[in-house]
Amino acid sequence: MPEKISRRMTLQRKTILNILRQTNSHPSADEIYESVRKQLPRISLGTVYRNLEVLANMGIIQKLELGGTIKRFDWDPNKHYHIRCLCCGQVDNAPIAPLNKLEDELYGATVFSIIGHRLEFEGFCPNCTKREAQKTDLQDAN
Amino acid sequence: MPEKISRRMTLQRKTILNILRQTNSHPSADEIYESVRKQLPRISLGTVYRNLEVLANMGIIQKLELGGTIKRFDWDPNKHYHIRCLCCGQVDNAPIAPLNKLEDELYGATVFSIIGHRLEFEGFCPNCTKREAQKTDLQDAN
DNA sequence: ATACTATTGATAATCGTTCCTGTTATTAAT
DNA sequence: ATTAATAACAGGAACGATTATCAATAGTAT
Repeated sequence: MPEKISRRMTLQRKTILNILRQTNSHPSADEIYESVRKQLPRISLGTVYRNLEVLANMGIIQKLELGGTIKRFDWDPNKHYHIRCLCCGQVDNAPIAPLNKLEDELYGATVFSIIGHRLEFEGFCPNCTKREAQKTDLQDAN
Repeated sequence: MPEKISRRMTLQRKTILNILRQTNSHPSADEIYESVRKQLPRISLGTVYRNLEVLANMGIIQKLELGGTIKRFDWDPNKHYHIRCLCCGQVDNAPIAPLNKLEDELYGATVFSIIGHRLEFEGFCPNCTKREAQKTDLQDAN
């Protein structure tokens, strides 16, 4: 039986949620902390981490575990994929529908019981693409 | 111009590679360290990290950045997917061919230049599946 | 009012990994 | 052979992201 845990919508929790919902940039906990601090200067980093965790467990937001070392957060709790810039780490949504049939290919072929999958595209954001191109130009010039 | 960096196949490097090639369990740097230590008791953890990085850059092995916090290593440098146990973290190969056409769906639909993708399946290994089932049994009994 | 529980801010601790430093081993040049 | 230059080493400190601890506070329910 899924035990009911009461969750209070505290000012901190509300503020974090609002800030996250105002951005499409898939921020890290630290970036969110910096934003929230402008409204609640006394909030602590631990509170931000704790509440992002709580909100994610409530299914209101989504915690992203993409490549790289840091975790990012998404106001949109619905399943969708992302693109990550290999150069600067920026994350964007990937305009592609969820592949719901992927797991079927594995049934019977593995001893694992498959729950789902994580798919992430890697590439370069416009800025870094430009910068890479310039680097190549310089090299060509030599 | 891709500058040539000379790489010596030191005893440490060779031993790490051999150990990795003897396992199919996609070990972490720390697990490799513990194994290598049995043959080279004085090797340092930093050396293991350094050489795994070097071997990966040489294209001899593969560094895996899966979900979860730690990096794992694969003796097989060829592109393939993995399944990770959400319970114990164990990693296995996913018996499914690489999806080479996936990126095509994104051309024109995103401002990113796409390089590739990472796909990982999530589920439970046989052991953890069993354990989960027992837990459920206990709950049902109440 | 009182007791109880959830949450907070502050800070310490943890984890995986990378970086530094002085030393040693290997290769290249004299 | 000696010497110089480079690569790699062991050991340990430092790092960044995250989690845990804990006393104090605030909200809820008797």
